[in-house]
Amino acid sequence: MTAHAEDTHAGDRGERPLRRDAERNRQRILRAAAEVFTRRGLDATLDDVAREAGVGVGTVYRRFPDKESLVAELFQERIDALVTVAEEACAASDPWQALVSYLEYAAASLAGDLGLRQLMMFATYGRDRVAYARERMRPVMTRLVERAQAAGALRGDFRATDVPLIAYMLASAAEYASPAQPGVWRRYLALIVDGMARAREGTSELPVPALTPREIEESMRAHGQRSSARR
Amino acid sequence: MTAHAEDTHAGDRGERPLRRDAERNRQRILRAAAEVFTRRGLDATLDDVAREAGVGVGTVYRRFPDKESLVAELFQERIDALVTVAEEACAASDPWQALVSYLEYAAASLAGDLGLRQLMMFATYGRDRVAYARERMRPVMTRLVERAQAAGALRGDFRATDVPLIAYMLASAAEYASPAQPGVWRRYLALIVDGMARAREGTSELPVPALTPREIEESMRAHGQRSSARR
DNA sequence: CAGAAGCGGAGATGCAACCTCCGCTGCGGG
DNA sequence: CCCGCAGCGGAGGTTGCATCTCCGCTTCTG
Repeated sequence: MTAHAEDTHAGDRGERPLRRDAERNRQRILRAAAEVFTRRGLDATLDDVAREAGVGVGTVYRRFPDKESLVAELFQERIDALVTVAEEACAASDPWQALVSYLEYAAASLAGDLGLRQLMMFATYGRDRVAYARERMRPVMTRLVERAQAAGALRGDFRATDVPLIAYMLASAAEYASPAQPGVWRRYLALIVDGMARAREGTSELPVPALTPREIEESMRAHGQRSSARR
Repeated sequence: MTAHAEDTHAGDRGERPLRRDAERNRQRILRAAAEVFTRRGLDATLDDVAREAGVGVGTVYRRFPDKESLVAELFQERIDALVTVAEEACAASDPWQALVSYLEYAAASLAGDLGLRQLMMFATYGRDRVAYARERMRPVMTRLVERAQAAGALRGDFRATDVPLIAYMLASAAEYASPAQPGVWRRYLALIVDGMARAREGTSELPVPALTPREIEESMRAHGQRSSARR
């Protein structure tokens, strides 16, 4: 979202600019791909993207040599955001709040974007870019955790690598519940945050109601459909 | 593992018993299927099962009309266990311990058995049996939770439906980390349990070390391989 | 030892994803 | 304004995988 409006993708190495209709289609494809990969994950087909964009598959393949390039171009920005937000959190005044906020940000990112989640957690596409992002993230995360511990708020046995795993768990819950109640992950974030404190008197209020049994069944059914299951 | 040794599957409606070699193969197939579906999930092929069992695919299909029957026969026992253990927990003396123990049991079951997890959480196979199990589970779970709350140990906003979701989250973490450290889920269980308490002074000790950055990368890579990713 | 039960595994069938190809469309520089 | 060429659509080639069938051969057992 922080992209410059005039990102016509010309000028990168003196290629001729695209014809106007072609450029318009290119933008449509990017928008459609964002939508589709975000919602349905990286397993979505380029045929799906083309349909969503209202163009033919051929058009997609003329513009992007393969799925990987499209994915890389799409997610670069969001991956960078995960790093820069962490860096900003490091500079915040309240170390405990900073850590909690970042955890919430990371979980929200992965929970709301199945594609990003697969990209960051499974090395299927764009290995190098993701590895680089992780590398930059590591010291920042460590500092974030250690500051919260030094402030006496965070339990001493918490580690920097717990952050991505917790975000992943929450995103899993989010994906599971998404057909019925996409926000429940916040409930479990609150629970975990209460577990991360060094000590506490009462409990924070869980911000979302639990799923009803009916909603669980709804989620089950929805996932059952999508998954493989012949006859 | 609690099965009777003499489960030759004859007598169910007066069918003739199988020839001795056939019965032996049938057992081999069941053993192999348990192994394969537990480790690799329900997406494993019946060809995989046949190979593991050391028989031809044809043999598998002669004995079990389709994948679903085989899966149903295999997992019935384990599904029932999830219910009966919950019932037993309801009778335990310490309500808080009972709830925590059950959570641990459920998480361990799902974490160690990808097939069971898919069966219980996604309605791909054996819908009816699973629905029935859930139905029986519901009141038991509610009672388990309410007892722990009445004892003053469990926070008041915890709900019965949180149990399966927490188990699912932990199982997700377990699956993710399985290539490097299959036991980390216990770390997050401890964290969550600390979050479930109505209040606490210190922290329980996290029972497993966090993943190292190296181990996270290892997990990433391993999952990337398995997943779809042409060229 | 004969006839029935059982076996193996090649391959029919069906499906889905990736990507190519080519005849048509419509943009835009002269 | 008009025509050459960039661009378009989407049917279909190719590949790969999973389910299940079929039939000539083997192995039990009465």
